[in-house]
Amino acid sequence: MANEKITIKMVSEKANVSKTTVSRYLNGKYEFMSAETKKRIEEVIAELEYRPNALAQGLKNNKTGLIGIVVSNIMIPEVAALVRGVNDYCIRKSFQVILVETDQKNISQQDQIQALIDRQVEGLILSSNQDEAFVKSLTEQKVKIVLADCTIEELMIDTVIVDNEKATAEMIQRIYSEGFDRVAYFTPPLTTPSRKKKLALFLESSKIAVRNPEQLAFEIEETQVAFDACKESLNELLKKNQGYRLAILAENSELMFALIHVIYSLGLRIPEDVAIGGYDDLGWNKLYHHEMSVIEKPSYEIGSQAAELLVKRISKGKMQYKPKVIEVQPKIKMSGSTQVSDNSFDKIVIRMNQENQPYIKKNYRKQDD
Amino acid sequence: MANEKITIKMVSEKANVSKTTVSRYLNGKYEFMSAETKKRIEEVIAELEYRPNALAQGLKNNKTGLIGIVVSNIMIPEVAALVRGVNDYCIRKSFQVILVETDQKNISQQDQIQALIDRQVEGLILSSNQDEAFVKSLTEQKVKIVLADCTIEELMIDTVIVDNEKATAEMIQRIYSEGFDRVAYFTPPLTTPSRKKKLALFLESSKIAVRNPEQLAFEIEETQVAFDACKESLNELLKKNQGYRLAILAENSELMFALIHVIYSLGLRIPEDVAIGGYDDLGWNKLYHHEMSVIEKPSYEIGSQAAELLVKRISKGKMQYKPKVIEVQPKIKMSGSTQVSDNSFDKIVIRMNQENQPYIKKNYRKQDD
DNA sequence: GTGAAAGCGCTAACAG
DNA sequence: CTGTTAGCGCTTTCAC
Repeated sequence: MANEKITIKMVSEKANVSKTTVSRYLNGKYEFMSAETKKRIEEVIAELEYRPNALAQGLKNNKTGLIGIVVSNIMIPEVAALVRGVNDYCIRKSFQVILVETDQKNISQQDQIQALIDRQVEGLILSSNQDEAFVKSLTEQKVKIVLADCTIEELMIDTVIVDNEKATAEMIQRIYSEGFDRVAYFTPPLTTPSRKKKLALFLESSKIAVRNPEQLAFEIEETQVAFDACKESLNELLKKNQGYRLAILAENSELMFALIHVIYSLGLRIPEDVAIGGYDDLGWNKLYHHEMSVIEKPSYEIGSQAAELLVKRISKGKMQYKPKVIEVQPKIKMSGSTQVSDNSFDKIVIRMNQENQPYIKKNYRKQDD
Repeated sequence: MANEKITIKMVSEKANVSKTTVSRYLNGKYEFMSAETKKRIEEVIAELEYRPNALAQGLKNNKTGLIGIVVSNIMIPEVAALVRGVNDYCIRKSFQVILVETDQKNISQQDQIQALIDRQVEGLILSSNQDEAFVKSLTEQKVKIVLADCTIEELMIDTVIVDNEKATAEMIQRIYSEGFDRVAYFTPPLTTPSRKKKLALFLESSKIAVRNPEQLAFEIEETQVAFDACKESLNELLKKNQGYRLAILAENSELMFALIHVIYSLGLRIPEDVAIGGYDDLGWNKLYHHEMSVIEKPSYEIGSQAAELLVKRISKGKMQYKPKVIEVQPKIKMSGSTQVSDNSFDKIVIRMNQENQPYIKKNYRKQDD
């Protein structure tokens, strides 16, 4: 891009040494030259404002210092946090990051990933769902890959994943111990292993408190207006569970927020009438009137851990080792959305009115399962 | 990264042609070969799964298909939107994007940008405040640069910028015409040209409605707990403007949200007691109980326009033209946070109680300036 | 239609 | 300590 490109050759000529010596200088091999030569090269480089061409270096060394990060959409806050985690780590290790978003229209994500490989990136962090066969073909080409917050069944590969098990159990247990007697679970369609896993965790954790937790699980249709589907399911929940203190756990934050809207739109209060918690905090949380209780996915950490895994694998070169799986722990944040001060708690309970709409009855009497 | 790298040489040998011919094939110059040769090469490439090395191509062609995007922090929603705008456009033009964040610790952003240039990126989109001299030195090196949502005084350079003038005027005018008689302006310290500009726009637009709009402008200290500073200023505002219907315009969305919290924490309602609007929507907006009125920065568009500008300049090569400045228009969204239904409006007005805390008086009587 | 040869800017044997 | 030479993988004259 510079007007007249300064090359190593020009430096060598001006400094009256060979390209080799300049190259040695560039690579810090000062043992191989006199102090005087070193100084001269130094001066010429400064004078000419010479900068080595990373492309040529890369071609020669088979090292580009480039990694690719493949995400669905950078505008999703968790994705942004993950990317930042990756970038922060990479910068410290002198890598730079090429960003690929997979939910673009008109462009095949596989083409984009292939383009990364053609560029000789030294590794890939995948954080959006990928075709298993495709990823497999990549690993067979010895492309170094780390999966960040996604999994590919039957593929042994470096992975950073969230362990929701303990957190889910604890969240549910704490909600119950707050005095709620039903924790319902709302999930989008169970199309991914991760969602199925989360549901399983919910069911398992709920067993200690409720006899048939399956009845408390709602699969919400994946519609544009999640609002409507949520409203329907919520109504059903309320209907079936009149007289109980209800709490909701949402599989993800979007669903949680849809539910929050539904709850408000029904004229119900959080948490007095319905408590709500969920997974992941999109950063909005602190902006609500009271915070929402969430199991917070440590996206930044997932990113930085994934980057670390990748950089390690890259630097190992031929000396490869078995795939590593890192499980990071989410943080549990219990906040106002699931905590009811004692005096207000004793007065509330939801019932349905004639039109099958929820209304609030002031006298609460605890019932058994 | 592949186990055994397939090169153009291997392809040429297997196909019994020269590297030249294969290269011609790769570059679509089919006129220069027989149909038969073409087919043979095609087959060998498929069989070998050959992929050209983009590094080598770039070295030869002086084209990397890479651009750098320099932002402060990808976790800021507007920044993410901008990056997405850039990426979306670039992908369509077969560019890929290297992401640089400038608010990293321990790493000089200039080093990072220099690293991009060393990589022979074909251009740079800068969207975080930069040192003027540094950018100037880059342009002198003929680095192609587009500024996105930031400006550098006295530097003629391609730029995409938001024009807040009309939008600010309209927003303020509409708030007044809703029936509020004071629109106050809250801004962080006036350390940047952009903030000063915005304040100027506020003052100008307010003159038509209020005699001394300066009295309605509050510069909030830049502290970690913006909350406290906001609370203080808000109290002052309320004190000085007892008996008026107040609205607030916040210079940015963080400030707006801090103010929202302050308002709620004082037990006041939005918009009945204090209306509030601001600049930019971080995507949280729709999650509030009622939406906030905002002048929404079209970050995605800024990004895509900047990318377009850059790609155009790149493709022009030597045939350069004068710097272009594109002004994009923000969208005005008027929502519940500044709109009071008539019947509730007539009953409200804030006054201070003995302790100098605001309280709500039910009888409102309009006062003149 | 096709290929030999030179070279993009750099690094690394190898030889002094 | 230093330089000569070859070559990374590709493209492009130029010649046949």
